[in-house]
Amino acid sequence: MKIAERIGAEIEARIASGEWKPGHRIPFEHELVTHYGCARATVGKALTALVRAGLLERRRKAGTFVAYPHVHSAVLDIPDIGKAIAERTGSYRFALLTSTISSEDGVSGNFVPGTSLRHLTGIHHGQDGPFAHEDRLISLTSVPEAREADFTAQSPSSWLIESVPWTQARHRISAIGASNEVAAQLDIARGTPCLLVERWTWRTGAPVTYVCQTFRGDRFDLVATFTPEGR
Amino acid sequence: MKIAERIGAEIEARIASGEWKPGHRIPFEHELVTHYGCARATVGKALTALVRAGLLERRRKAGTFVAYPHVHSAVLDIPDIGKAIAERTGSYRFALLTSTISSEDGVSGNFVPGTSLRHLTGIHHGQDGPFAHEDRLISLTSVPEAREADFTAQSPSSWLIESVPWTQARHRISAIGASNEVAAQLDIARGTPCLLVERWTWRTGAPVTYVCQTFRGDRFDLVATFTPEGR
DNA sequence: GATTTCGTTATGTCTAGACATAATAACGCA
DNA sequence: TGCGTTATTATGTCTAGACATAACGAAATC
Repeated sequence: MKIAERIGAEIEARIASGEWKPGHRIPFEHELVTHYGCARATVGKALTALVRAGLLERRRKAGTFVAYPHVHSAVLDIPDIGKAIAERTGSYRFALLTSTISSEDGVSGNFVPGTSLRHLTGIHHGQDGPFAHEDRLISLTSVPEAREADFTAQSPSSWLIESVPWTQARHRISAIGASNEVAAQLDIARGTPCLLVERWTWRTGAPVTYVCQTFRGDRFDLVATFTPEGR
Repeated sequence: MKIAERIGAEIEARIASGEWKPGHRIPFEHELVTHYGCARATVGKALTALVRAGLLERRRKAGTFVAYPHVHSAVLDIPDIGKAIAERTGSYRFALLTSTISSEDGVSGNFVPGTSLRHLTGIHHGQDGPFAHEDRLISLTSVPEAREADFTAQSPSSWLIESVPWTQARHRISAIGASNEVAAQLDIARGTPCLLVERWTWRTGAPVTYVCQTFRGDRFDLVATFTPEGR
């Protein structure tokens, strides 16, 4: 992109500077076409990008308007923990605690009752010792290869990232006090504030995995950055 | 969109079903043009959307390939708290605790030292009592209107959302134990696990506001949903 | 006066083809 | 054989114009 990018950037600048306030009608497409001496499709491309980024709103017959600031929406990167830690501190290790094959008991409700599951627990170790506990369920219906996979060699997280494409995910982030079991593993006192990240992952509607990660509150936080221009 | 959407959906389905695995070269654009009997620009539009969504990767001369699953990235909605709570429980109130005009002391480092700031603290009340504490700084250099604004009538969050366009934001999410001051205001014991959301907001590079919200861990969590097809 | 109809207008989507660009493969020369 | 040049190929971006669609307003009708 070049012309389209320039048009978008100039419109964005006017909005950011406050010259065009929310609700303001920006020039019609045909006016921009005359101004920039390009084809309407090019103007349209620039405008479409800004609409997707939430900066503009288009109404037929009426024109294109500066959108009212919308509710916060940020892109949250939930990285491959191991990779992120390894890159930053140079030291990372995943220690598998337990590995069993069970079936959905219908109580937790993360999967269809009766589904055969690989159940894994383990600890993420950084430079300064353990910093996160992980409790994971993998659906053997959706991912039969997980039955035989060796998770002592590779952490479940990175194995899944490499092996299984997923189409939908949902996260819940909350704060809890460390349970007895987790506290013992993370070498902290029971009740110490921890960040709890739960993640459900689906592939074409079928549940793939559910993971519940407990991070030491004093050693981990998530950073979300809002980047304009639709990523 | 209609034809482009259909093309995109069909490609996406093949990837999701596993028929086209990561690394697979999908048909060339001109082949898709023949297949669908449309213009190349239409095929290109569909592919561009899937590239942005992270499902495809295009390489010149080589073709278009199914992308390897990438690191987790989710869209996190950080809503207008008041609005969200009011919609769900029907009861919401913001109580202003303190309101002062100060200047950046250069210690916290959120703004340029010497910047004149409106400093606000307050409590978000839901149906079951207080659930969040808020500590906010607003740059009077960037937002001079904030000097006179009445935050007893409208919470700072919603006032800012309505009044000030922003172009960049950064969030940090972590878990902490409630401090003495916050614990007293939220009616919980000191050290109770809380979710801490910090947000820095800029407009064209200039800092607009910094806010630090402490949520009762047992009454609040954040949900992030990954939606394919780039929003 | 209220309602329906119809024309105008601005956006939404698409076509068909042009030229640019980057990466690879094939070629020719030392 | 090794290396630089050229040709090919698929994507990247753009043009110019066509037709569809939605929304508004004015005119015609009940």
